[in-house]
Amino acid sequence: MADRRADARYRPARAALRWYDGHRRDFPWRAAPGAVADPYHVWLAEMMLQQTTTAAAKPYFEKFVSRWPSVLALAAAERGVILEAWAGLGYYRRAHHLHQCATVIARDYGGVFPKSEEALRQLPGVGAYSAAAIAAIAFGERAAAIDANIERVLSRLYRFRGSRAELLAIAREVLPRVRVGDYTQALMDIGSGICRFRSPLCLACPFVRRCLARAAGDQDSLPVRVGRKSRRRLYGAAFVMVRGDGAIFLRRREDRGLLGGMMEVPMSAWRGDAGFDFLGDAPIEADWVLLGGIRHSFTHIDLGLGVYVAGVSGDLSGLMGERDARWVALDCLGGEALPSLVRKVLAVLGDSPKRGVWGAKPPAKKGGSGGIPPKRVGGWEKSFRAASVATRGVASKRKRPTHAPPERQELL
DNA sequence: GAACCGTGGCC
DNA sequence: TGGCCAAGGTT
Repeated sequence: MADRRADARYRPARAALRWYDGHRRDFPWRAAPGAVADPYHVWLAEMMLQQTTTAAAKPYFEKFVSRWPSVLALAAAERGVILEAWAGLGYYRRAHHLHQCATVIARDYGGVFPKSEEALRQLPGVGAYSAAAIAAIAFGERAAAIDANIERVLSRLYRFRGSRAELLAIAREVLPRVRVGDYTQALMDIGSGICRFRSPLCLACPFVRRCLARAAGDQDSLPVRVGRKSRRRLYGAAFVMVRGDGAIFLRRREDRGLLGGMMEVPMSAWRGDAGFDFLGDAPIEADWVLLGGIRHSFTHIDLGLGVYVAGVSGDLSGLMGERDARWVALDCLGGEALPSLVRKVLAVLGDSPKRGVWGAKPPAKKGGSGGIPPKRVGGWEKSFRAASVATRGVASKRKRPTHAPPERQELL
C-alpha cells in the first residue's frame, strides 16, 4: 500500500483561511468576522448573486433588507411589489422563486430556514450550489459549494480538466472540518480578486507554490470553457401610447418566459425578418410616429426595436382587457416593474437617454445605485411634447440605429 | 444534456 | 463592435 500522506491531495483550507482573515471582502450580507451570519441575508444574497456580479447585487440587497427585514416580511409582500424591487437585476424567474421560497419558509418552517443542504435544496430557486453555499455560510455545515469562482480556483490548483461531478468529489475531499463558511467565502474572494478569469495575480495567491496550473504555466486555459451559442437576431417594434394627461399605457407580461411577470409597453412580434409590417401588430389604430430605435441583448437574443409613439384619446377602455393593464403617470414610472429593455424603450422619448426613466443617475455605473428606480423624473414631459409636435420631422431626422427596423415611409 | 433565462462591464 | 464573463436554476 502506498503511503497515504504521499497520496493525499493538497488541502488549501489552512492557507485560505489565513488569507481570508487578512483580505476578506466586506459585503452587507456578510457577518462581521467571527459573528454568525443571518440565514435570511445569506439566502437573499445567494439568490441575487446567481449569474450576477456583487456590484450589481449590492444595492438591491440593501434595498430588500431595508424594505423586508425578515423572511416573514418578504413572504407577506405582494409578488408585484417584489418584481418592482427586482426590476433591472435580470433573470426575473428568481424574483418569483424568491417569493415562493419565502412563502414556504413562512408556512412550512415557521420562518426559520432549515440547516441541512438536502432540505435547502428542495426550496424554490435553490439549486445544488445555493443549497451548499447557504448550508456552509449560514450554518457551518460541511457542504461543498462550487460556483464559477471556486471552480476556477480548484481547477487551476489541481490542474483539473474533468467533469463537474469529479470536481465536486475533490471539493468534498479537501473540505475543512472547521470554519467551512469562511473557507467557502475565502475561495470565492480568491477566485474573484486573484485567481481571475484573465490575468490572474498568481504572485498574490496564497496557493502560488501549490498551484499545479501555475507550475505548468497553463492557468489561462483552465477551467475548460464550454462554447456558447451566438445570439439570434430579432427585430420588432414597441408602441408607446401617451394619453392627454401624459400617462403611458403599460401592461403585465405573462408569468412564464422572457421577462415573465414584468410590465411592458405593447410590442409587435419579434422576428428574424427586419422588414415585416410592424404596424400591423400595433395595439390600436393611431398616428404612429417612429421616434427612434434601441438595441438590447438578452442571454440568447440580440433584439432591435423600433420605438413608435402616438398620442391617444377617446374611449380607450378596450385596451384594459390586457392583463393588469394601467395608465401610469410619468413620475410614477420608477415605481413600476419595468425591465431594462422597457426602460430603454421609454428613454427614447426623452432627450437625455436614460434620464427620463432612470432618473438623474444612469443605470448601473460602477457599483452605484444602478437599477434602483428614482422617485421623480424631470425634464421629460416637455421634451416629449416638443418631439410629438415635430412628429415626422423627428422621425426622419433621427439616426436609425444599426439594428433598428427601416423606416416605413408608406406607413407613416 | 441542451435550451432558456437579464444585465452591465470589460477588452 | 462582438464575444465573454458573472456567488446558477429550471424545464
